[in-house]
Amino acid sequence: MAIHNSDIAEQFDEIADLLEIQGANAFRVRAYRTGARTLRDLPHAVAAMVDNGEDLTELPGIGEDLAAKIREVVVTGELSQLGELEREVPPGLVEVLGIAGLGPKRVQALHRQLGVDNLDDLRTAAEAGQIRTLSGFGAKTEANIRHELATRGSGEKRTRLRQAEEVAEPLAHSLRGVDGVETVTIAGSYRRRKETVGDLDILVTCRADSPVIERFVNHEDVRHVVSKGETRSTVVLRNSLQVDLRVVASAARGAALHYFTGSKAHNIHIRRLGQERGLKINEYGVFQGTERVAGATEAEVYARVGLPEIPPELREDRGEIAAAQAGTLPDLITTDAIRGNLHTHTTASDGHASPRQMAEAAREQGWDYLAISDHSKAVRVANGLDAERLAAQIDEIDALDAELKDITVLKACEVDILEDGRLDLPDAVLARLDLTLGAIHSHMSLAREKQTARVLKAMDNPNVSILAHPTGRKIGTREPCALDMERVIAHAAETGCVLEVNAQPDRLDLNDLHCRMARDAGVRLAIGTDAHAKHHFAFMRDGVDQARRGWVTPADVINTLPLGELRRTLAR
DNA sequence: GCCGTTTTCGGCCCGACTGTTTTCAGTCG
Repeated sequence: MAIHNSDIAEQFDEIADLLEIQGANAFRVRAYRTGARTLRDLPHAVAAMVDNGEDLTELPGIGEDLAAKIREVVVTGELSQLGELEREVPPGLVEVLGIAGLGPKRVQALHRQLGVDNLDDLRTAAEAGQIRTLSGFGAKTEANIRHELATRGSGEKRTRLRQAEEVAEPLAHSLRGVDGVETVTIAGSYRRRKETVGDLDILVTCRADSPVIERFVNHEDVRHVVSKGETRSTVVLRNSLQVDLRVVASAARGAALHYFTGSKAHNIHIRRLGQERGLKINEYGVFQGTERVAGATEAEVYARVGLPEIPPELREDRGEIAAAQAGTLPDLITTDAIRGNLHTHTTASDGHASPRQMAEAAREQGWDYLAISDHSKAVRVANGLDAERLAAQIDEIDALDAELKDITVLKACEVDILEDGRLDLPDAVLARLDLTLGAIHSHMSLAREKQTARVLKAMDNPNVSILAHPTGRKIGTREPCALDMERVIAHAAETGCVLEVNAQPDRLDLNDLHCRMARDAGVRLAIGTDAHAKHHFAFMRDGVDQARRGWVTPADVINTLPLGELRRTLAR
């Protein structure tokens, strides 16, 4: 069985958890977590590197030891160290470690002194009032543990960026109205435009006497105040989203914004660069000795370590710092560069507006062209078009296009890729279209080899201009189908088939890493809203954000092209 | 456990808040 990078990463993370509970050296624990992250970020299978005899220690954060462990997993399918650790440490303690407020030291104390092996034991001990008797614990700690146990959801939950935005923007807006507040910025993974956020990080600059923290913890959406100090506070909102507020003086805004935007890995890397130059970097500024030498803007902070400002979307420590040093940071795509939308639906299938309404709305967006791409007949629930209905729609769109000024309506179809890789409509009718999007909507759970072969075969059909939402994932609800994306991307590079970055907020498919892989392979992308209604055109921004996280430039995206060039590109 | 333009040993980003203890350890981001 093929070993995926994520399989090994999970084992490294579990080792890190168990070592932490054992009280191992914190830097050793960190090394396993760094190794896990390296594997998750890797754009190709580490198993293939092992098979080819490549040197794994070339990978960042992978030394001789972890390289040997990766080889062990790839060759034997198992990691003996993990098995040994699981015999030494009750695995149930990993969940106990997940309780907020409990770290390795306390988990160890609970285990040794009260025999706590899992969450059930913890609950029993808390209810019996035993925890408060331990040294270093008290009544409040015990009450907090009981509260955590009572309110704990099912594991770690992340919120889709769009959903977070619905809460975050009004909250930020209300803070802007507080007396003495100068700026309010939502930082963290939200600012990096990550597809999901674990919590919200809000940075405020204000006068020293501003009551902003008081107003924050008393906001109507706040359910629970976790902590509240002079310069920071953490709350949980009624919708269970955690929000961290940080207050600094405006002279430190840049340094604080950098610190609070992250990612953690990026920050650590930047601070290390500072150290090498004899500088200390924290959220208050860049310091040479006790003198603050920068901090008002992020650009200043970067300049002090010899770098141009790095866009937030790239701050993941995935090579952006080396690129900044080399002067090769990508000129990231923006929504302004988008000239049209190549994936939309109408009432002919499962959309909510007519082609004319969609086209007029697209014109209002300032776009030059819009492709009407309804489903094909295999998607019965969406009232997909058969060849006859599509032929009629082609005539209808020709007439509409002739009539409308300042917008070109393109004839398209989101044609189903059948289980065997053939298309749902005959080539003869597809040949009449300006473009065809091939997509999978059924048989999502085929085995990897079969699924990959199916998609590659569809890409071989020259009528398929774009492979739409390639992996079929829905964030938080449906896993991507088993697809060898390395081969799909390589095939796209060979055939000239374009890959879609589907901009629906719950799809964002390709994801950021796939965007980066495609870009690096010279594959062209299309950012499509998959709009089923006019207001879905707003999703274009979500798709652009995802593409930016994938280092994508305007030149990588076909719907930045003027119409004439677009047509030439689509003719495979 | 990783890593190296002060290196193969001795470092490893840096600070806020809480609770318990009375000067600070533990946890978190």
